[in-house]
Amino acid sequence: MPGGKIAPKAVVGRVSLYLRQLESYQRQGLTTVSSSQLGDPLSIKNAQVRKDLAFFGQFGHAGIGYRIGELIGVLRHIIGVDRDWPLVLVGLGNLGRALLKYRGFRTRGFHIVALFDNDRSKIGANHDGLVVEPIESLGRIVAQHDIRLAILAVPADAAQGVADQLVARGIRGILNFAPVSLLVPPGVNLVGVDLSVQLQNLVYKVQQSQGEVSCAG
Amino acid sequence: MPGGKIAPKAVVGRVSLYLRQLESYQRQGLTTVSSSQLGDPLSIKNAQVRKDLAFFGQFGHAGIGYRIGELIGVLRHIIGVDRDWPLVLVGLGNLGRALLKYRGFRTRGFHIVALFDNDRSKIGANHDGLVVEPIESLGRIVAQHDIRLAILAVPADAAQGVADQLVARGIRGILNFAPVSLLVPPGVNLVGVDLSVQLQNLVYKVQQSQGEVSCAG
DNA sequence: TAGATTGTTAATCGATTAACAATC
DNA sequence: TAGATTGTTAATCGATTAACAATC
Repeated sequence: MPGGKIAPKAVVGRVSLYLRQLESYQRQGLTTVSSSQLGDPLSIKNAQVRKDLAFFGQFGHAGIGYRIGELIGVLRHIIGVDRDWPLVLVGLGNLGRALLKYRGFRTRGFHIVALFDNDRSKIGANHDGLVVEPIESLGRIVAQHDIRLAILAVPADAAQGVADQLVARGIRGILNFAPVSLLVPPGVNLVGVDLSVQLQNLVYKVQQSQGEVSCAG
Repeated sequence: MPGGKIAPKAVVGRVSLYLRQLESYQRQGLTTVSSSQLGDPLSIKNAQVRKDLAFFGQFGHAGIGYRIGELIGVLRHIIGVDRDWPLVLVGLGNLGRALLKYRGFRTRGFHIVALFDNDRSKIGANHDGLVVEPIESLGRIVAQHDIRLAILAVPADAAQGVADQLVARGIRGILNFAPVSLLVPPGVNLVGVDLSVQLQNLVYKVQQSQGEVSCAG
């Protein structure tokens, strides 16, 4: 791939979807796909698929398409999921406990290796074989397992404080479920997943596609 | 607002974030914000904020900024969350049960009024005062409560089948947590939340900001 | 070969940004 | 008034698309 050149933001948002779709085709027993077969279920045009993939290198075969096994390997390497990632989970409320049990993470190489909570009453509790640690143990455990990623599932008003501690202890990426925008220093990466925001976006779409039909314009 | 004119896709993705930020400022006791104050925490430029809001109408006051209470009201109306939305939850695995208990939905006017599952052994169980119904009761309950929205938290391989049933029973918007791309007819709206995809996007960012530094280019 | 499909170009389209007159 | 901040313009930037020669 082009030595370190940075992929356009729009491309980055799609490669994981390509990977997911390819894995689905592989489970179905297919061995090759065309750019149309790959893009259609994702509502992405075939030209877009080819351009996105071409950014990273020449993986296709004219007249054939893409070899699924080959492309899965390439994309996994590009994304960085061709290896296991240990991570910590902070916050053991309803959402945190669900994320801990969520099988989708494990099957994709994400392993939660430690749990943390601010709430004194939750510390020491055992969840699926892991004991909830006080936030003070964060530095030791992060160093011990060389952990770079954290899932943040604490209440909104605690999120920034916890994020600061995560950053101070060496965490380089945070998947944030708290409904707030976090401030982190450069070099620390954030992905925010605000479930209410997603649901609101859905409501907006539903409204548009119904009632709000025509009227003027 | 301009009679039914459709907002650019990019704008739609930001209005819920503006609303969330405004509510946060309101809790802090502020009564006005400038476009910079609103955009900065979200890493959105002030010109962008003004342009986004101006799309829907003139809500700002030169020299002052935006009145928070006023703008919250306007945005809630635009998004469609100035009223309550009943919704159904399908799938009572770990994630489904967590979403049911998630307080963030309730506080924003989203009320889960019925639960469904394919799994015979889960039907009849009581969760937080709601009884899990067989999927066959979907039509009756959707009609009864005039429900338009569904949260889909079933395994990947069941998702499309359930989505088809939801659509057939009149659901117009689906928040899909299953890690598959669903196919739905026009007029039905989808928002997909694939937690593993989000985590993979985070890994990609972390890799970029570290190891992959320079090399050529 | 004939048919299919790539990688890439050039054209279009939409989104972002800086700048500033108008306004309070 | 002086200072702050809007709404909007015009310029830039990036993303999408159609089309097609090259390839298997």
